Amino acid sequence: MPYFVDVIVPIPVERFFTYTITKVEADFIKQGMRIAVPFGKSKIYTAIAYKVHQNPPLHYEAKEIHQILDDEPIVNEVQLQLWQWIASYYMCAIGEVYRAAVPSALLLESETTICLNREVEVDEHVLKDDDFLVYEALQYQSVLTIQDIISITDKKTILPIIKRLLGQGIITLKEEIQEQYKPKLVRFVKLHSQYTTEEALHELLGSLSRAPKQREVVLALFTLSAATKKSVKVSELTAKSGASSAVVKSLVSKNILEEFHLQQDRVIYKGGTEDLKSSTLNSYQETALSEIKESFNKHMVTLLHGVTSSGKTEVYVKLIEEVIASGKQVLYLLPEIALTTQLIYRLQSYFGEQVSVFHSKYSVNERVEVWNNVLNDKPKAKIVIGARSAMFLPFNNLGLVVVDEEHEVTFKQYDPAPRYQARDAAIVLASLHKSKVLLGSATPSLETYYNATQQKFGYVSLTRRFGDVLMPDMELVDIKEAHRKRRMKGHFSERLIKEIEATLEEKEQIILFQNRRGYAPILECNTCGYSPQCPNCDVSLTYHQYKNQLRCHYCGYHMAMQLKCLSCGSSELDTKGFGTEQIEEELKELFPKAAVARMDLDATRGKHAYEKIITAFEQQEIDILVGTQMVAKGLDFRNITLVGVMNADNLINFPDFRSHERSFQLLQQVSGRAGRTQKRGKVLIQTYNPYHQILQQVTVNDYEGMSKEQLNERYTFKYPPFYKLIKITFKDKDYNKVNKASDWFATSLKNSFKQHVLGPEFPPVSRIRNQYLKHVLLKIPPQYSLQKTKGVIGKIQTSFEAIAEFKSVRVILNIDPY
DNA sequence: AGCACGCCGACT
DNA sequence: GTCGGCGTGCTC
Repeated sequence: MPYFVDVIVPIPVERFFTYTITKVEADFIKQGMRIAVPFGKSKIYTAIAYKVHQNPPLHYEAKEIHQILDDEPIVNEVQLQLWQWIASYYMCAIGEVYRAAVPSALLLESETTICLNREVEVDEHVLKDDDFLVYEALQYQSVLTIQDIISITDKKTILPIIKRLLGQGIITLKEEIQEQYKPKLVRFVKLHSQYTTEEALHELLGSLSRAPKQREVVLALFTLSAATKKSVKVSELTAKSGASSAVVKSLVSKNILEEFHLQQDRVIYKGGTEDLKSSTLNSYQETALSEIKESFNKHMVTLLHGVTSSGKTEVYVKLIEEVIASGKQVLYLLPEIALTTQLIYRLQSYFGEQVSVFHSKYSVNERVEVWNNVLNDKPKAKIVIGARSAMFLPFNNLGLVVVDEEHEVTFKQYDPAPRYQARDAAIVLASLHKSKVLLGSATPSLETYYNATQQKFGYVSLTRRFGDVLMPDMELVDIKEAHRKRRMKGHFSERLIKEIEATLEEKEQIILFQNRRGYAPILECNTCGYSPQCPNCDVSLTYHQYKNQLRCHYCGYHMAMQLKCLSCGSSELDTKGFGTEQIEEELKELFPKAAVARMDLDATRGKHAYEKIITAFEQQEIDILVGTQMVAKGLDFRNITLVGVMNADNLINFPDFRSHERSFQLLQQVSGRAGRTQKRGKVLIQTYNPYHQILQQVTVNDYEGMSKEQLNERYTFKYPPFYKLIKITFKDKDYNKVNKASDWFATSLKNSFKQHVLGPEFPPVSRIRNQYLKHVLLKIPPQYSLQKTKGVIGKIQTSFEAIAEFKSVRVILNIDPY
């Protein structure tokens, strides 16, 4: 009886693929091992073994596998269960989950290489020009890649060339896969064993009397190894002796030194030396900690609701300490942006080597190392801090998941699939491991808060700021009034200017928040009213002063700043609205002596730009920092006493059912930057509408009032957490097709779900990169079965895809959209 | 997703 | 005429 293996392939196809294997392979392969398999005409993919069996497929001939890549599984059973849950809940293919979950370095792909066939005599004159170029290149370089040939011939379609050469037998093709992950090797040397005795060594030094450099090296090695009793790194040796590596090399070739390589970890703890372990909790934190533990007896998930700088981190630390003491692993999830060195440094000071960090800034090789460390439950990966994708690591012994800043929208992956909410998926992960989850936030998401009030989650609160620091004093500044009375300088009210002056006087620092980058979002002609639009997207171009450009924030299109109107030629151009750049400019005029810096997506483009700004701010080289959302998170500096919000209205008036909740969270978060020491901080919020309910609630820290009111609205208007949402996006470059397709789909949905189907509707930006977009929103009442609902959607999608006219329309399903 | 195959406009 | 564009279908 033949053997087969079902595998998961990293492509968005909704099924397993079956290959034939030998008996020996069948005995060897375990679920979760990587297997290289041929796929399609010429590709080799890295698949994950799912099941070995003996049932031949009915409708096709299974291919043979290419190669088994692992000795042991690299993905465990719990992970595969989690993948399946994600695929079914978020309605995507398991292959897409696989692609998102496994570091790319473990996911090797094949590359076609071209070699010269030496056995064939070639008459160079009969070759076509391009063919000859390739043939000639092969004389010098034994192996060429497809990419090489494209650059050699400067053609895009090289297939005919390869076919011709192949037909004449001049070349051969090879599909090669290679492991991308390479362990880092460090070169060590030690004295050859024949010189271990005192006399032999003496003799050696004598014989080297005419080679002073070499003698130097041997002596240096001697002192280095005497101190550590270990072999010595070549790099250390050359540094110590001042000799070049050539000298070392000659000693090796003379058999005086022995050379060898050792594998070294890239992920090395290089934290501080200060001992923060002794830090103790204050009584409020102590109480919170014991309440959390108590709550864990009843609830798998507990919410820690602690005001900004109440010391939630210390509570996490104590809890984590206890979990790792019991030998279990801990996952600490954070939104990407908050993953600053500050927090990592703090945790490393507490836990030293037991902490691993996992996020996108790390190289592919580093990520593989963390993966392997977690897989093998190594002591150095007991605690993993990471952004949402860290939840895919191969934990086998997970005891606790901490989701910090639980309310952050970035926990939801938007594009590409799987469009998962990491907080929710982490709860599923924890339940598979039978471990606990602690959600932490100063402003919990309404979903989480609601779950806590419904006793689904446990609830613990921390209402005191650490060291009893007072909450900042918040003040709303009516700029409508100020504009009317002409008491504005640019975008600054007199109140704000006065406070900035006072703060600068005290040599304290200021953060100004404006949630829009660039100089101005719209450029408009005063004569004809024309404003430059992006040719690919349905938006105005934003003016960026520092580059003197007009840029599209959706597709990256840019053009030089125009001095004359493109429509009527008038030179009377005006800007509308304002961004961080303009604030920065106005600040420099208003406070010429202050050091002003800007932190937004544009200012943090470079690799270390973000950290540079942070460090400069920390060192107090910057007096005033202007920024977007970025300044709301993670900046915990003691010297900030003033926070200004330039305009709260564009936040609140965002057309989205979450905008009020989000405004509250963001404003609270920014405010939390002010006054982290004994001195009470000040927050000024400029607005046209100071009587807005949300702003009123923000100023008095009325989370409860806000949540009550917002939950009421959500209930009335049938939104989460009461109703579940599924957003279906239609995308096509043909405007009419998008309309037709979305209408068809919405009509089919309405057959089953009636008034619960909203749309189709164009989003505020209805065209991006020349693709038209249209949304359909499905609101699922609490009493409906999610499973069945998704089943219906799946069926509708299948019939939709069978309609020829809609073949080109992309359908994107987004479960629990943000 | 990738990639081959097939059909159609614009140019060495 | 070929080159290169994109639409369509398939992958064990």
